[in-house]
Amino acid sequence: MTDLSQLVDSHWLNSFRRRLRSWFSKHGRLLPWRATSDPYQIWISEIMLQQTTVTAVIPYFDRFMEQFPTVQALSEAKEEQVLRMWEGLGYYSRARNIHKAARMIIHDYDGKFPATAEDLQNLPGIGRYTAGAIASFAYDLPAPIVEANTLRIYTRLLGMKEDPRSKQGQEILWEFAETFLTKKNPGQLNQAVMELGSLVCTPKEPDCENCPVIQNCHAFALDIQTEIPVPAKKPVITPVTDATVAIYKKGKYLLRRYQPGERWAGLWDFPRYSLDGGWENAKPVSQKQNSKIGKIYSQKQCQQILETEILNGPQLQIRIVTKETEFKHSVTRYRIHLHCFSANWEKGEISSDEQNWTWVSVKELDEYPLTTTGRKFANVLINT
DNA sequence: AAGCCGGGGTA
DNA sequence: TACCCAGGCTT
Repeated sequence: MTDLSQLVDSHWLNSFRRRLRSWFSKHGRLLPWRATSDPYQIWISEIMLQQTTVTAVIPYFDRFMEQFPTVQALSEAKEEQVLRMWEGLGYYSRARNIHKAARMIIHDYDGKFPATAEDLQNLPGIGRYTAGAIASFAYDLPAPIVEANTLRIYTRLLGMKEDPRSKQGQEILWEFAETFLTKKNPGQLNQAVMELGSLVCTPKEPDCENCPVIQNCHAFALDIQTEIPVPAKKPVITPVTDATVAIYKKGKYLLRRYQPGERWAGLWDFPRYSLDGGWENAKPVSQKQNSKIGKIYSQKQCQQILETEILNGPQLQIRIVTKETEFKHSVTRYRIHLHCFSANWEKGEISSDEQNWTWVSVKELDEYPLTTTGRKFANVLINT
């Protein structure tokens, strides 16, 4: 097993840091939100970046800051507005959590942004990594971080063969991440490792010839850099089939809000149902069949199920008009085939005190946070 | 420890 | 297509 004390001495550490800083001063890119040390901006950007790419985040970040420039502004917003700004970014609990956390900062912390990794981690949505990132980037505290880039660099650097996701692997990584930091400018060191991981020490074909710390790399010395870190276990994919319907009534469409505990909680969508009797009942496929979609359903079957669901749920009578389009998309371990229909309302009313079903005009659709497929479907409807 | 949560970029 | 991404939370 990897033994840090055996691999890492002060000479090795110092040369590693020196080479890293030197490289970073020449090649490090300055991300937009790094121009400031505003902990609020660092916080939002770090949450957005969780399991997301920098390119995907940038436009979201700009829009978000325009809409909610301060913690105060964010705390005063409605959750629905925050979700609207998050729409399309995925992992929506992140949006719900920053909203909750903003309110905690204003109401429980007297408006003072937590300034240590320990305090930061008490906020919802902030784990060990994000706390360390904010502490080191915004406050320049020697707080360790381990995320995808640092994990890859550290495992390779140390020639770690154990699974970095295991408890033991995590302990080694976090210990090294902490040991590696200096009291002087630790934030820059953290940033430098992430940049190196992103630009040079890439997952598939690491550019070892141009790596500034090649002389520190145990994996390179053993020529096992492409075998480290050991890949995560592949999830088993389950194909499912859904149907959704845009019910039209006097210039408006019917929307439903997903409930807490449901997938996409807090977002709105056209009423949508599983054709397989629920995703949890669908059977996974072997990895070779990952590209396969679920069972095929006839248009008649889709119509039947939609009409029945709408009658049993919101208790409306509808008449399917036509099939508008279909989408294929994925949600975590599910590969989804979604059939989209339009229908006319015929009979029945939504109760006036119903909070989670509502009729929305085309114009108002823009203000509701929709799921990605909901938005795509809405655009199809608007453009036809 | 394992499962869950999204969506898009990329080679 | 398969793999990857500035993870956190729940079970």
